[in-house]
Amino acid sequence: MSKLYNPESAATGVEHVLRLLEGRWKLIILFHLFDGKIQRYSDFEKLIPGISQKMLAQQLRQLEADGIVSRTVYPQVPPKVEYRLTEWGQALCPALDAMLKWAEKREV
Amino acid sequence: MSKLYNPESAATGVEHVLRLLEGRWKLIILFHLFDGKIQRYSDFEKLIPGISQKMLAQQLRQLEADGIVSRTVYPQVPPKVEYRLTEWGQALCPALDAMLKWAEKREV
DNA sequence: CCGTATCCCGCTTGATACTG
DNA sequence: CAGTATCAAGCGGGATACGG
Repeated sequence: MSKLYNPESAATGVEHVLRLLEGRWKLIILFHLFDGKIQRYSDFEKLIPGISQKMLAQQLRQLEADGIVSRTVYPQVPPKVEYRLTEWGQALCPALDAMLKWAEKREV
Repeated sequence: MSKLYNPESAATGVEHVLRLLEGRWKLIILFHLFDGKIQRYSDFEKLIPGISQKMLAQQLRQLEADGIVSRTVYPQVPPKVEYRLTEWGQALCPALDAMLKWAEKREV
């Protein structure tokens, strides 16, 4: 028995998950973690000009709470915190890559 | 000479394009146009419970203005309007598909 | 270095009513 | 059928200052 593709239920099911990516900066943040890259808080501040500390912290917290990004704290002075994609977050890379390719087509 | 992948410039370049997809309902709408599907205004109202007429019209107008969705009006009574993806919009399908697959992994 | 705590504004969203 | 008009509200987001 083949599994039929039901766009309606798929869209309503995917709806909840898509909301995890909503937010002014989340996809931008994820692009900087693309491909297994690891970033520190201060790295993001340099990589994403225009983002406020509040928004950076908030979006990172939400991504962490949603299981997309993991946060590693090194108990030392000065503090050091690293962010990377979780396993599930890594699974987003094909989508990120596809969006990147799509974006490039705009220029043409 | 190989073309080096520069994540920083890529992210800042892609940033503008990503904003075209922002909005509470846009991705949901696009999922219902996935794969060349054609929908009428009233179809969306049925397919997306909870969306208001205002938001539906607004998001469709923005997607149209951004060249992602095309709108075809049939001059007849009662009116008939069809929405479909533009050529560039179709190029989003791999990304939509990748997001769909990503969303499904959540269940597991 | 890595954040929190406030304050505040405005845009996005929503509800409702109306129209060609 | 396929929208617009209008009004109101809430929260996302920005600026600034402060803390472990």
